[in-house]
Amino acid sequence: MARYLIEPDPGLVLRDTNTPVGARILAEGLVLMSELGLEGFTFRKLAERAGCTEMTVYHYFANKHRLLQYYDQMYWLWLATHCKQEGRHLKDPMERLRGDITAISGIWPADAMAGPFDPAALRQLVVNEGSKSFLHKDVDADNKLQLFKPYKDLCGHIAGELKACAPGLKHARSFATTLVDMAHSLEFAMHHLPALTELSKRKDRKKLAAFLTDLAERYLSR
Amino acid sequence: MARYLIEPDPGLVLRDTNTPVGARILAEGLVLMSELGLEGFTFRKLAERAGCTEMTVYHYFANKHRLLQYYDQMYWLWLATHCKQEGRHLKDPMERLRGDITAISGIWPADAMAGPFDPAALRQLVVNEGSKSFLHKDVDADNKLQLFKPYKDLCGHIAGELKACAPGLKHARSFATTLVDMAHSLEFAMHHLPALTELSKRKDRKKLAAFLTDLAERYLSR
DNA sequence: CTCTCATTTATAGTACTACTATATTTGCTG
DNA sequence: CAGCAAATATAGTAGTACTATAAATGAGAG
Repeated sequence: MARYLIEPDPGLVLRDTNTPVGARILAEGLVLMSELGLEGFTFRKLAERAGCTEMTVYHYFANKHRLLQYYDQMYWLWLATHCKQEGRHLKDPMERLRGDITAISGIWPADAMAGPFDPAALRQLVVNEGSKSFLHKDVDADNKLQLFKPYKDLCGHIAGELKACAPGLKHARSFATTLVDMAHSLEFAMHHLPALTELSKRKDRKKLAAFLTDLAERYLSR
Repeated sequence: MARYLIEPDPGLVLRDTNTPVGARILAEGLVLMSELGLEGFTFRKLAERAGCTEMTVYHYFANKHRLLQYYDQMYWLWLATHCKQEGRHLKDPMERLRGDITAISGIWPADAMAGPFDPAALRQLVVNEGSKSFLHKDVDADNKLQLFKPYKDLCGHIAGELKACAPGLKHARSFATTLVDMAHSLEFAMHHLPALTELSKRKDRKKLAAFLTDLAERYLSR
């Protein structure tokens, strides 16, 4: 299992997190934000959990939204890197696409690690809170700061594979976004709004990947 | 143009809004929440705008999330009613489906009204803030209160039309959710994250409807 | 081995949010 | 015009999301 070097945009962070306290803040922050949700999560609570003061946390991150965006970037960067890596030794673009869909559905080698984080923990946070990274009044400013680049890059990569499968395709990006979006949206539905999907919590991500793969095959088939 | 009777779940509201103040709160709340986003929106600001006291607002709604959920229900109830109504005189299920897709893309008769609200204003709010109705730690409790029923009903209705087009279809609900979800998600992307889609702000919703219709036709074509 | 400088802490404070509580006034209804 | 719900006025609480500043700590350089 290859470990990739993943570094979110340094603009997200106020100071290098590669310190004992910095690492604890990142590790405990992920757990706590997942536990409490972005609204219930505060730097005060994180400081308590990480064994430092609130001020120290503020020295690393300007606010909790930036911390969420950090995890978000970490997740999408890792996922895109993983997709590209896995696709490297596959000649058939359709096979690469299938591999990508498996990955965006949350199916990875058991020992996968996104830098210091368990990607499954990152994914859970991103499924539940990730869209709050951009669903706010400063989207456009944040977008100018390139904060959503990793997400766009993944969608762009998948759009590229789609084009490789069907060179004349008109809406590769819109459809790539559809696949990535629904991988998360349907996972949320499976757990909280089961009436929205035939997929069940039990049967897991394989069924999700199967639905998305089928969708892609039908979309490409003419 | 038929006007439908639309009543969100009375459990969302603490007292009948059919009063001069209640109506002002609802009307100004929609504008203000759209302007400020859910995070920047407060009952204090709404009271000022509606010419009443903060306490009066609290007499009508327990908190701002409930008010958002009220608009959300209003939107989905109206949209589902509209879809069903328009489909009534169409015999071909494929034509009904195309009509539904046009509607979820935000294309309606110019004089459409959702009760006292302009559905275009509701849609803008729901595109930008709607998912905060369920993206929080109380989803499961809110779901038990049936707060998401109107949304599920619309997806269920579209799933029904899909089944009418292709009786053997296995994932009608997942695909219906995909259509409804992406109608909003791509509209947000068009305005704020244009790299995610070929659709442009300018060329509008017709292109969005065309993409979704094409997606549905391909999905159903085998 | 101690000086230095960045990191971390301690302490304090501000403006605002999201309410709750209660007493009083207003205005329609029978 | 009595009664009652709706609306207001006023006050207060606990917490959030920071900012500010000075003091303590500790690792690395000379």
